[in-house]
Amino acid sequence: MPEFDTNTAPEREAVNRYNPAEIEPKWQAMWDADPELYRAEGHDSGKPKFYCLEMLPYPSGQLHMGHVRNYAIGDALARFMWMRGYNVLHPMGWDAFGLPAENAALKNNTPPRQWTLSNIEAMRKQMRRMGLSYDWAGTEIATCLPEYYRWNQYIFLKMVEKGLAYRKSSKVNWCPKCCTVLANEQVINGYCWRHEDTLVEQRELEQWFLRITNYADELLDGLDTLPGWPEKVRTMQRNWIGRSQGTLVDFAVNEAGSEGSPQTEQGRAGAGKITVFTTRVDTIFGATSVQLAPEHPLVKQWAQTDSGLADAVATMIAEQQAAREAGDIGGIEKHGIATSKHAINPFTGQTVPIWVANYILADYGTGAIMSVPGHDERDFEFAGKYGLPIKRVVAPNVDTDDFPLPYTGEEEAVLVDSGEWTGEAALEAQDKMAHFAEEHGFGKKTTTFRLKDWGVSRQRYWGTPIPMVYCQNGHEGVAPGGVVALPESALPVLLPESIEITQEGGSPLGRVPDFVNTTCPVCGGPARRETDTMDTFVDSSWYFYRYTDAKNSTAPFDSDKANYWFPIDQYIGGVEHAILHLIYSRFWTRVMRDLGMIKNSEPAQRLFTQGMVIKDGAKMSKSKGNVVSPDDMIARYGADATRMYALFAAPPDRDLEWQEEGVAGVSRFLARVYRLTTKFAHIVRSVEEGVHGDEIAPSAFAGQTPAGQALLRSLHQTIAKITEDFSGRWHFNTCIAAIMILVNEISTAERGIENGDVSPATVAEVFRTLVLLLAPFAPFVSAELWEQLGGKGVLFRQRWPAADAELGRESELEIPVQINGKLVTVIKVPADSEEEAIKTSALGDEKVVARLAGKTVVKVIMVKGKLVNLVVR
RNA sequence: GCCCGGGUGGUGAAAUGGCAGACACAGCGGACUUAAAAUCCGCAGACCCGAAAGGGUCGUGCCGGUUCGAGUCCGGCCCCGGGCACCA
Repeated sequence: MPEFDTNTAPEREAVNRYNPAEIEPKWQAMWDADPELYRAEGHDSGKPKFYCLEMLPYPSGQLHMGHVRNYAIGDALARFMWMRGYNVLHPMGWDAFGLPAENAALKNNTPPRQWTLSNIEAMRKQMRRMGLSYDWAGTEIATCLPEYYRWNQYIFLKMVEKGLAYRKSSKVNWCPKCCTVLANEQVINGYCWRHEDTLVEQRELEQWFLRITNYADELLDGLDTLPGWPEKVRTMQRNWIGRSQGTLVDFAVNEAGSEGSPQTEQGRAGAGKITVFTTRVDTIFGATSVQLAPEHPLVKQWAQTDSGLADAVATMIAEQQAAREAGDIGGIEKHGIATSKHAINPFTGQTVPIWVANYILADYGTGAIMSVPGHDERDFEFAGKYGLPIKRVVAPNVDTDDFPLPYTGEEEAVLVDSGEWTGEAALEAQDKMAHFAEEHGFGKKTTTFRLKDWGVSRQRYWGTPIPMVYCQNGHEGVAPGGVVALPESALPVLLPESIEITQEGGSPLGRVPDFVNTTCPVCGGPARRETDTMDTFVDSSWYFYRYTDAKNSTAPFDSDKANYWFPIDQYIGGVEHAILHLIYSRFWTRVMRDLGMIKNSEPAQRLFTQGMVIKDGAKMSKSKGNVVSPDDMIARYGADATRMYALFAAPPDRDLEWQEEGVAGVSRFLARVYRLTTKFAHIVRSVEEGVHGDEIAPSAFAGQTPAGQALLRSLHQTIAKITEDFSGRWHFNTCIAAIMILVNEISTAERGIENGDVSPATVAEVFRTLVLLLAPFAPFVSAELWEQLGGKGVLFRQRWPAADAELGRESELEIPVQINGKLVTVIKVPADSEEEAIKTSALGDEKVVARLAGKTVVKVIMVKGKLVNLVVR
């Protein structure tokens, strides 16, 4: 095709070559110079609002491909919503406190603040290089700056006031590598979430806790109001909260009593009681022992006078510790220690033995259970091992004795051998028996949760100081050394800058006398500051509210602004935060609601969790040596191609295998777009644009040449496809495929356009629209082409093109013809054909005729515009 | 063990119950070039028949079902990834 030669002539080539290394810095400089470009408007903008949020990164100093993917998704959406006429808030900030800064300080002797701020600098530069549409000037925050963390302290004080923050001594998770306490959520299978090879130890320490359990019910029920969240995340949170309704029942401890002999009142008055938690109080007539966790307080008490028991329990705990170290706590065999004590079942009056068992969890329920081997698999296994009696009390019906053990009961199950409840339906009996226990003072209904209060104290330096002091001499109402909250006027409690980071244990702040020594705000006497800092998850629990009013110096944010923007319309991030960050945020939002700061209960209406970026089948990691650097990709192919590949290679919720050849392919595609668009830009420029800011006026279909008609048809099909995918299922890969198909069509029509076979108006419509469609995915080259086409105004403020169904309609349809569901041929019919005509045409097709020889057509299935199926005998 | 995902060409993937493999990557053939790169055009699920044009059979993890018609819906399995894991 010699006509194409013009493109390879040297002078043409120079004009038409796609060079992202030139285009991208040019546009970046223009965008960086305009802080208003992506500035969200106020609540009086008259447009519907759209809050598009991506999870804020930790400033490690380097963007990784997971970030690139996350931000490419968010940016495409934000740009699309802008073009759809929304008032978009698209903020960015830094989750800037945390241990890596201290580690870096140890290693390089750089102060954590300096290290963090220079990392932020570097990453902000990378993000700007990617062309992300953040409102930097209006929203950027860094959680390590006092302008931000003072509001952590402020809200913490409000929580102290409300009794939502409190101090208690308890067993806590301690990571010997981090030298700090971890929240339950930060312990993974007994290991530290940051150190996969480091076992978490248990230590008894005084700590600050946030009463997240106050909101346990609400956090659970609220999940039902979030249909825009992935089911997976909701399930994970449900399991984490772990609500279960059951009954507490007191078993009196009978020191002297012997097994099996009915005793009642005197027994109950004996040596204390054991409260057990059960969800199946209806099976209590089948309880044949009581089991205690090895850490149960009564066990400790008894062990003081029973060295045999003490030794056995110590061995049991050591074994569990060892199993945990081997990462095999689940595989440990059930075993128990018989004590000499007995307990009295308050329903039957019977005495049952008390055991200590390794499968009883100390920190769930009451750390004690009634063991019902007839109706619980674990108890069954245990009873089998030690020859404890197995008694069944729930059956499919009263007369049967033919069912497997343990029999866990069905809805229609009835009680047998259960005293006055015999014959009752099991489910109803649960309720009645709980009431009975309550009336008689030995039990009550209760709800327990797996969720524990959130321990927020960290024995680290690089975090928010907890704004509390300990008054050394004490004063009225406060004992010497007692805790005193600072007044709001004392905020912020600044983190001291000059500090030597060492590897010693304990809180680093404790080694800074200027920080520690202070005065009591109430009595003026000497006081010591709290030297622990807050968990960094506090910072990220409410940062998205701060974005709505990031510069406010008198309050965390203005309530009106927050109420206008919230809830977040779309939150996008990795599924690894499904429990930690996303449950803390939901808790914190409710706390702020109850403090009157905001109205809504849920921070995010819709949540999207993107898949991982993998390479050679595995998650990218330094240790595997399969990391692909975004900088490299951008340097080689440009930001547009890198971003667009991240969206093109897989749907966003699936894992994405990074293949550099694919990035090169996208880059080639952009080069084709660039070549074609610039080649015909002079035609486009010669056609007056539609009214600025309005949709491009579609060219009329009539009077077009076939080439023009084909282009218009393809164009409007593409608009429809992309608009639909953006609003619905977010399959950006098929959006981009649709643009590629359109560009292939334009390529096919290239000669026709050159020869004037396509009207200038149509050429203009096609190229202007192509650039608009490309804008959310490849903003740099789109902006460049928009300019070269003579487009007026900022590309990202143009109206998103509207699909014209009429123009997109095919004139001729290809209808597959099947016989008994098997494809025989494809016929072409005019798009406006009547069903009867299509049928006639199908039956007349020569292949069909050949196949029908000697057969009878029983039925003809016609699917409008789709297919014909002949049912034949 | 339980709860989510997923299993389709050499690869990433596409397909409201209606032509399986769009769009790409890698590959192969061709044009251009002294040559290479780049670019452009074309081929491409497997197997069988045919010199070719073309034709046929099979094919979406396995087995069964519903349906005129199943990658898609239903039942029962298998495998891979992720989460939870003695929660009484």
